[in-house]
Amino acid sequence: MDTIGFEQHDHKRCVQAAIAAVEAHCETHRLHLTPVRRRVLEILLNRHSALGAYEILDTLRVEGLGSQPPVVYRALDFLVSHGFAHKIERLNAFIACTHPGQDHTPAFLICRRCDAVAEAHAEPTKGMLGRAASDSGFVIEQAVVEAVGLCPRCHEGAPSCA
Amino acid sequence: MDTIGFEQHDHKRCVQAAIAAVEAHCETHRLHLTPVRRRVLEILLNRHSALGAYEILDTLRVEGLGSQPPVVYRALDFLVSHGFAHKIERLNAFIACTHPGQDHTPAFLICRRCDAVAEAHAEPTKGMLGRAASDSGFVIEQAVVEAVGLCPRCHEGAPSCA
DNA sequence: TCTCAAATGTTATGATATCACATATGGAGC
DNA sequence: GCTCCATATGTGATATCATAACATTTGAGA
Ligand SMILES: [Zn+2]
Ligand SMILES: [Zn+2]
Ligand SMILES: [Zn+2]
Ligand SMILES: [Zn+2]
Repeated sequence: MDTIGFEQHDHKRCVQAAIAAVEAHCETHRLHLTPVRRRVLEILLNRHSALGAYEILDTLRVEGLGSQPPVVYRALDFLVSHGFAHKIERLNAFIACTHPGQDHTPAFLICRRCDAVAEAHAEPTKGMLGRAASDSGFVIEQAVVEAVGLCPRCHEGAPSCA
Repeated sequence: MDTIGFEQHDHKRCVQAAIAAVEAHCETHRLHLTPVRRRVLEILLNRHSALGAYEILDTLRVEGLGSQPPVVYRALDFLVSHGFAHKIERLNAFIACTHPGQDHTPAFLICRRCDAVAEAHAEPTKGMLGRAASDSGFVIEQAVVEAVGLCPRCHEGAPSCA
């Protein structure tokens, strides 16, 4: 569950570990992981693909945790601003972070066929982009790096993806 | 007008050259640069920041070139799909390409203060992202690279940006 | 207990994007 | 010229994503 997320893994364990990590981080930093926020994080963790805000809201509504858009957007704001989840700009959707609590710049590999999303690390200040920025005097504060393509499974097997 | 767009430049010449390059490319490739498409390109070229689809539509409406969203979205689809313009996912906005007709992966430097946008080149298959992708068997087809920060002017002068 | 900040509930609205179907427009073949 | 057909456009309706505004609740600390 470290950098790339296309392999099979013990998902139940993966979710539990992530929740525990977020709980610990909230404890340490005096953050409130309220029921709605926690549930949204769980919903995101249960899938390794990205979820739209309104899809999450559908689940919350069924469970009686909220029925209006601001509920889910506020929970997502909390999770994203503290690095527990990320927004995939390309999909207008959200995904749980695989390194919660660690300061990092995420990069995403998005399968256009099965919608799986893997989180990797990016180093925006290096490479061509970093050089272009420093050459021109631009100061990078934040970066969106999202690659679209085919995941290992969808690339190999022609018919369909698991 | 090559890689970074924060410097001063002869803007009129810049627009004319870009239009000419697109015209030439359309001529060569049997593409129809119709009045609406051409006008949308001009509108984008006249600004070096990104424009929302509905902002462009406002201009078209005044000029009698179209009043409904599909008009501008279809023109933008044409321009983007042929590489004459790019979508900035982070801003849900569009910008004219600074290397029209050339096959390239754009990367953007977006000033969060004055909204200036510069286009640079990215090489998504290199660097950490490329390594993560090839390690896992992911095949990158397309990439979104957008850095947010402060442009040279906004970084230096505290008060405001030209 | 009082006070205040943080969080939530709720209504309405704004912003972005697409669907569906009708109507031109213009070139290829006859 | 005319027919056929692909491409492009016109237009109304609707889908999708996100926030504003304000009332209410909750809970920690003075
Ligand atoms: Zn992350
Ligand atoms: Zn796949
Ligand atoms: Zn470009
Ligand atoms: Zn600036």
